[in-house]
Amino acid sequence: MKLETRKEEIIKTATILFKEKGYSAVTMRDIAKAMGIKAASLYNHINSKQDILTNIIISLAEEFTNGMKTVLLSNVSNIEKLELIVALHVNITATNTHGMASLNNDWMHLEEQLEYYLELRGSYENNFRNILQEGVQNNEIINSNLEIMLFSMLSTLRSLYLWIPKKEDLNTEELTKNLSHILINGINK
Amino acid sequence: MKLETRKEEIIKTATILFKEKGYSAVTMRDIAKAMGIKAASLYNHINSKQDILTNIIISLAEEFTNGMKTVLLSNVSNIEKLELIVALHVNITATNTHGMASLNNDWMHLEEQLEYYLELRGSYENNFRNILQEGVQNNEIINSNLEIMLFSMLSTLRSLYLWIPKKEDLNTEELTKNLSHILINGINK
DNA sequence: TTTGTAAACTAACAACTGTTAGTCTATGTT
DNA sequence: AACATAGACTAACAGTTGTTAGTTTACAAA
Repeated sequence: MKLETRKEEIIKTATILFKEKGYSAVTMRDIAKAMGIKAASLYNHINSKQDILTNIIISLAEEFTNGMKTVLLSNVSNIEKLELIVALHVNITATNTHGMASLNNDWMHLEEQLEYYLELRGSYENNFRNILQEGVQNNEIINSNLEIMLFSMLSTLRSLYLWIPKKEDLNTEELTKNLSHILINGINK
Repeated sequence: MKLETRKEEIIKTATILFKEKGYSAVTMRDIAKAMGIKAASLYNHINSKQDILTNIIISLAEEFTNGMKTVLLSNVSNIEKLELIVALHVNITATNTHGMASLNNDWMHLEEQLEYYLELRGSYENNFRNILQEGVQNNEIINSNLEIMLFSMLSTLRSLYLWIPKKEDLNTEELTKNLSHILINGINK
């Protein structure tokens, strides 16, 4: 197994820049400059700018897909499954804060892999929805508008990347616990 | 008072395109083509591409600032103030769904007005935080991590633009009611 | 009919874009 | 000592970018 350290360095650098300005506003010369080399040199390691974006987004999307698979296989209540999903988002976001920005904001600039991405995202949302629905049927969850509950939780979880880096002394377990409690039980006393 | 219908048309067209691809990926030729004219003609009505973005973002940011002012002046409980804030977001987003995308994702491409925007956003968040804090002190709101509560609510409200257009038969009052309930009381039965 | 003006047009600019081709250099292996 | 390779470099490309200058057109006011 070959170590692709230089390629990974490029992707890591690009990921940070993509978060700051978005994919379209970052040029290959920006990425090169941040690494102290010339733009043309990047092409010894990567095939195209597109490739960098695809690499960032698809690997994250697959992480979520795999995580969801594990959640679905777990033999726990639906409320507990939601807690596992919160943990999944916190953990992935904590280890790839910058990449989450591209996943959220730059997915539309994927080309060949756009369809695949939309497929992954669609089935992730379906699985999430099904957990909520089962929870409603089992009297674990209130019988409110399913789409609003789904949207509300998912929005918060998808925005974690905007907020996590601000807390340097991050305790992911505690964040998961607190966030789960707020999402599930609200803030009302 | 002069009617600037053509300028408004340009801004409206740009707003839709900015939502689809982001500010940086949209060219003046894209905007012109969508209107059936040439790019150079746009400059009879607007000063620059930057100007379009500034117009979209600052007017929305000021709408939120003004709305928050009204909320703060209202003589109601802190929980009820939160409900007013939910209504504020639902109403602004429902009438300017596309612009909310730029507000959320393209603010970093503001130039002269960036500082002003950050100021507005900062004080909006502070006001929001203070309402939560007073709610905790008055025993209206659970004594959980303030930043997590703030982040959770704000993330959901800021993401409304992604979700609102999907419901064509939108009843803003009902959405406000349901969403408030979920954000405040959670989904637990 | 003449004139003024709003708003479109064509043509062009300088800078910037992603990318390719071909070359040089350092390092480590035979 | 000879060679192979990784990874940098320079130079250049064709296309795209925001924007400007100057011109034409349509229409309403005088």
